[in-house]
Amino acid sequence: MDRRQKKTRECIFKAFTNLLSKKSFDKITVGEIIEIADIGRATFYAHFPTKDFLLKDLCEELFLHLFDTEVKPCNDKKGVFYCDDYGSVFLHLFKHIKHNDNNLLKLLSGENNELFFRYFKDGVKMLVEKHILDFRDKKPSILPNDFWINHITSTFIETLKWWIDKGLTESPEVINEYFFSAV
Amino acid sequence: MDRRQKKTRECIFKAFTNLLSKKSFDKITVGEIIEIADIGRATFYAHFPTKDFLLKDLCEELFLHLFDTEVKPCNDKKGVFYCDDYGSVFLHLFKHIKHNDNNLLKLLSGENNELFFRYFKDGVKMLVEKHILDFRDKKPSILPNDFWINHITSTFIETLKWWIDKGLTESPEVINEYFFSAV
DNA sequence: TTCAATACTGAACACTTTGTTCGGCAATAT
DNA sequence: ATATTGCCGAACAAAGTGTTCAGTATTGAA
Repeated sequence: MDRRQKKTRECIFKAFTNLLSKKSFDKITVGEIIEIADIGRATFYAHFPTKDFLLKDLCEELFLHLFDTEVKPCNDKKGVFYCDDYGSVFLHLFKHIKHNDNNLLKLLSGENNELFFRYFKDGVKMLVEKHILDFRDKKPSILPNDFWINHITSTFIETLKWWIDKGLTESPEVINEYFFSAV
Repeated sequence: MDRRQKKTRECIFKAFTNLLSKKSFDKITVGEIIEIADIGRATFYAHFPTKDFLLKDLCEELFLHLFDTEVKPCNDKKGVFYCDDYGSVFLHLFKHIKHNDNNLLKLLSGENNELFFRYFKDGVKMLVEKHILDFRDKKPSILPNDFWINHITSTFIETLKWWIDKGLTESPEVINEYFFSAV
């Protein structure tokens, strides 16, 4: 890929992330993005057909890799997250959040959350489905499978939100316990 | 209140509700609302300073009464909901949804949900706090109180969403069991 | 080094949406 | 009957969106 393209794309992401940490998605204008990114208007639209696609691409870039490497331990810093050890997959995730590589944290808090979490939830759901066995024994037999999966996923997300809202006061280990206790 | 005001306000709500059942909040324009409501532009802004306030007022009108009457049985059709019997408060709510007075259901499904549910959740949370005793014995002792309340509330909301997404296939009683089993 | 392909610039453009203003008209309460 | 109040509707400025295009600069490859 052309060096210029990569550079421009990065600038846009950076500006966008920056803005997302300050105001909600629908208050952000293309004008602001290109001003901070310091690029021409036409350039922006050459990269992204619309603001929504920018968000989509950003989420994919951030989350896809996160959830890909999440299923196995890793000791290297590659892509978005640094992983230094391995417990449960979910503890792993909590640690990542706390570690706050990139400013994922900023993005997940504040008012930006809704759109963001919609993408995030998809990833978590995949993860839950992969690790459904960890929860199988806890499941009340009445519940349909997809209800159960959705419940675990939602509980994870809500636990995360609660944690972030409180300013990540608790340790990842404690939050992980909360999560497993609740579910 | 002036008869005209009430009428206009109703027209706006009706048009807005109508639109909300078809497209998401931020795709709806004031232009569309006033066209369907068949009122002048200036009139709209005489009633609501902005589209967000319209949503807020609509939610208050719908939910406030719902959650007010929700704490006690009622046999009359007053305000938004018709109540024909009484089980747990939450079963009560599920029944209301299924009964679908007003088109609350339309509003809760589709893409409109996020902003809507934010208001809805506040009401549910109040309810949960009032009826926290129903869940006290189930609570793992590790969990902080506010975590527990938030968890129950979220589980209710997510159960509801799951139910609606599936087209309300199950009966309110079954869903209520799911909810209590999960939590 | 050369050069064709490609990406960026920046300004102008049409279009949509927002929220305001105001003179005139109609409904309302008393 | 009349003063008050709400509605009309058209016009308006301001802001945002997405497009276009001619000109310029960078790039990767021969």
